[in-house]
Amino acid sequence: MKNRSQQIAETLTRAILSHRLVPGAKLGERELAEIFKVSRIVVRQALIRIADDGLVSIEPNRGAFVARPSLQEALEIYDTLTLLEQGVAQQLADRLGASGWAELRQHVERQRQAVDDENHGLADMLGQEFHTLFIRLSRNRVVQEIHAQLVRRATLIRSLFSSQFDYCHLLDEHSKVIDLLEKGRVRQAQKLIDTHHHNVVRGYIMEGSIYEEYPTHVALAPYLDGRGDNISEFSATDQGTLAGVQSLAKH
Amino acid sequence: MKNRSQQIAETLTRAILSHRLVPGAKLGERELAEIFKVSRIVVRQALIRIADDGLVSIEPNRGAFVARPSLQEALEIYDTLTLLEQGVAQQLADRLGASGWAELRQHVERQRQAVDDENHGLADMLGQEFHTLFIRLSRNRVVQEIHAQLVRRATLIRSLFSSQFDYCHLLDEHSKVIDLLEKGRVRQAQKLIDTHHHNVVRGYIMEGSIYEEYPTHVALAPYLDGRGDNISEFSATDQGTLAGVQSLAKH
DNA sequence: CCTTGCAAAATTGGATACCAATCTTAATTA
DNA sequence: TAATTAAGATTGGTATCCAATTTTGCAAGG
Repeated sequence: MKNRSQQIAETLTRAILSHRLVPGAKLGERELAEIFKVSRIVVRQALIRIADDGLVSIEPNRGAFVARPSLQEALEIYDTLTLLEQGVAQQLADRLGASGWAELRQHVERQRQAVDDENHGLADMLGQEFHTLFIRLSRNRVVQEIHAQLVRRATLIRSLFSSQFDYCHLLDEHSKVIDLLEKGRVRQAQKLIDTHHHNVVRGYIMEGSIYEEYPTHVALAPYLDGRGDNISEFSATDQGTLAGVQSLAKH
Repeated sequence: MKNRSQQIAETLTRAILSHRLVPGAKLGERELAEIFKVSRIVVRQALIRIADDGLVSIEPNRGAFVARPSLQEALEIYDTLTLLEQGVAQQLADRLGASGWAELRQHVERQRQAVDDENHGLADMLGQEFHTLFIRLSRNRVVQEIHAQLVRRATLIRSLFSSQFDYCHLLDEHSKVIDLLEKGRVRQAQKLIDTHHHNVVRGYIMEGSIYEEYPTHVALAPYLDGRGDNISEFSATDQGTLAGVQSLAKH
């Protein structure tokens, strides 16, 4: 078991990434300290950690808030993801072995299965995970960490926008990228990665946020007792759970 | 004026990047608290910040140490720098205006001047800065921040290895990259960026560290009074300054 | 009714003192 | 000499307190 402040940082990160804490929400030290039953200092340390990660912005003498990335920043983040994945694409085309390609195809197949089953939540998760797997195959931990951080920030951005887009289309693009790369057609694959991310962004920009804003203690309640590891990060509107804790969390 | 812990984090970062605090050096909370005349908590917050940056590693219940990247990690960092710069190279070739190319050439010219004047310190600094300028022209702050962090980690790595290499050769490579990109020969430019970084790494790997290890309070002494902004980050063996403060810093 | 000004309350940033758990060191013993 | 144990230091964390800043609530005035 790690530092208390690391645990809290991870919990807050999960809460933010599952859209339970929406951008702009105030993260008061005293409030969080009471919620986690910990001293303010530990909370501050946790906030510093996630602020460095870009999920929280700390404004001097005003406190910490869930970050609300500008459209400019959102575009830059997706541009950077594109850049990283294009670079890794080149590397994979140069030196990925047969088992690697197999792993990628297997992953796409799993997602296709989820789409067929109309399991939107799982399909969405696997769709994100594809990119992570793709990067992992570069066998470069530094790139992995940077990419993971960008994915977190991108997930935060999704709190701000609607997320209705054509899974099948994106799925086909994943599949196409693998085909192109394995055949050594790096240039085309990179171009496709670019348009792929543009498609994702276009899917977001359409409309405003769809996530309702909970009070902080309500948003965090499901994570509190027993570590809360089993909470789905991909279905935030779990009204049953929320109603259950609302009375407890009142004060 | 910012947070005290941010100031301290920046000071420590400068001390590490200027090789005054060498990899492996213990950064005790109590010791630093006394040196900066601040409470341990502020020091801990500062350490958390630079740990997230990769310059310091915090080992639970053992304390913080200046990070000592493995050879593997060092190679990964340079690979990642290569990847980023190759990606930005493509972008610049696509959309950089005339003034941008001029800025790059002007920078190279300044470094060439420094080399001619045998001003090794300045030439070294400008050599590093070229890459930063290159990235900045992408106009993507996210990429800029990631790149800046990688440059910091690369600078830390230089604490571990000798840094004798052929400035003129690297300088010519910078110049060549500009030429290739402006002519749209992106592929060749990217290849050159790759070999360029390999050349840098090869320069390092040759021999072991050349930086001597100071006691922490001696290493930090020059930064303490009056913000210490005017300290050269590129000539660590400033024995005069060191001798001057050694008596003061004794207790 | 809306805005402005100001005092009160709340919040952050930090200091200090204290404690438990863990790690390091040193001494002691086999 | 090697292993064990005891003492000392260091980290991680709590509680309490304080100054500075920010936010809020309210009253006065247009």
